[in-house]
Amino acid sequence: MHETFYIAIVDDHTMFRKGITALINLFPGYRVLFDAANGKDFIHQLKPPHLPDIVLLDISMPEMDGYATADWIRVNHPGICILALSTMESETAIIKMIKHGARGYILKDADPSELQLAFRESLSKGFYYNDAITGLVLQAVGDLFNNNTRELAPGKLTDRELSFVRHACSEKSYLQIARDLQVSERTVDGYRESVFKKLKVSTRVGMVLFAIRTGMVKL
Amino acid sequence: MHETFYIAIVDDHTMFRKGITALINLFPGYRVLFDAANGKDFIHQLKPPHLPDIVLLDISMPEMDGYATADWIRVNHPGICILALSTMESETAIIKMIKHGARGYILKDADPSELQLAFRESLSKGFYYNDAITGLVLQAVGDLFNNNTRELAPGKLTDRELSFVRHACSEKSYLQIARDLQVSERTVDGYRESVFKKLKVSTRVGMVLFAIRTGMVKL
DNA sequence: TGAGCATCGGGGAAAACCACCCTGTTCCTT
DNA sequence: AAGGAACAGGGTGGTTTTCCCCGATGCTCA
Repeated sequence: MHETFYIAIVDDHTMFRKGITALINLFPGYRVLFDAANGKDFIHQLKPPHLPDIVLLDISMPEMDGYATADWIRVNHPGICILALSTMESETAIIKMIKHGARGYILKDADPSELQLAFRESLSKGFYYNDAITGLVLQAVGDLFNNNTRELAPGKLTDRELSFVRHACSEKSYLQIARDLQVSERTVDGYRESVFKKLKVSTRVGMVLFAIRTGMVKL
Repeated sequence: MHETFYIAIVDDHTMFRKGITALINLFPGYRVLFDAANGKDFIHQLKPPHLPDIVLLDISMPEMDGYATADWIRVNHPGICILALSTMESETAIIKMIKHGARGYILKDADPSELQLAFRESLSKGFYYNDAITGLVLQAVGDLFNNNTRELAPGKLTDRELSFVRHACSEKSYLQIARDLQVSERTVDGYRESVFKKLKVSTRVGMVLFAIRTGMVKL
């Protein structure tokens, strides 16, 4: 008697989602439990205790992207194996996804047999990485040993930081923001640094996107 | 006894291709004859007189894109029904594909049932267009009659510019975007400059805010 | 008595921004 | 048929802004 493993698929393109679903249902020993258009949809459709063994997670999605969804899964259902599925071959995307807890990274133009292999490997060994990206994985692992700030604290912002963020959601330069807030350029630089750390972003655009997604600023 | 219609799929993403294949093979009365990664691959795999009734054609592909492939099919096998399959919702892409002989245009995030409907309609009526797209088709036809040169939209972005903007709504640097879009850093710099002018913004943050406010990119 | 917050500063690398330059193609108008 | 937009793609060189270290002071609160 063979055990059946359950898969969930999260991707914003319906056609791709349904296609992959049909494909996976042809794999012996695997069934698609459900599919979702984004992270929010996924969370909404999750009905414990019927959890998927593996989540196939696209990175770029509206509403709630792959990184945010991976965070949520890691916190709320650490037993679920996260496999990232993306067209992007960019190092940063891969490393970022690994840092967010993905156990594997599969390119959308890989062969379906690789997908099946990824299922097997990640369930038995706990991870699956393509030869092409193993190097990147090792580098990311190194980073985790060095400066791992793995607390995913919400990171509440202070009043000053909040008003800084609101000013930053504009075309103003940091120098202009400093003048508006009646503080020095260095002080604003300090706001930036602490906000980046708290929101876990690395660029001003990332901060703006975060602020809008979470409703910190209204448009 | 029902007749069986044969489908060919042309798309550069293997995973999507194989997924759609599995999906279509579940449709009663339809079989996937073969799938190809691009136009050249498609031509190479064609073995007359075993021709597909319908070709599902992606637009953006390496080697030989959707437009070129459509041209070739129209010239060499006019009997084959071409259905465009794309993520792009841009007017120009749709109109251009229609001009190249596509009998229908289906978005990748449409429901599979729409795909099945498109098969039925295009085989019986000779064409299939979504309600949302019919308007564009009519407008395109209208333009052919009265030389309508209205540029009602203030800053209409091209396809490349649009995908640039979408990539820019992230923490990626312009260099990374250049690599993702497979163009040089200078070219991306050109996109930036023309988009800034068209949207009347002066910084990347301004562009991101504009894109979100107008729904150019969804969050 | 640290921890966290607010405020400043220098220096430097990277990214973003800008201004001109060039090649082609396609499509439309004259 | 010729010209001119508009488009995709690439290039040099330069300024400004962002980003990220290294500090520092003083204040409050538990």
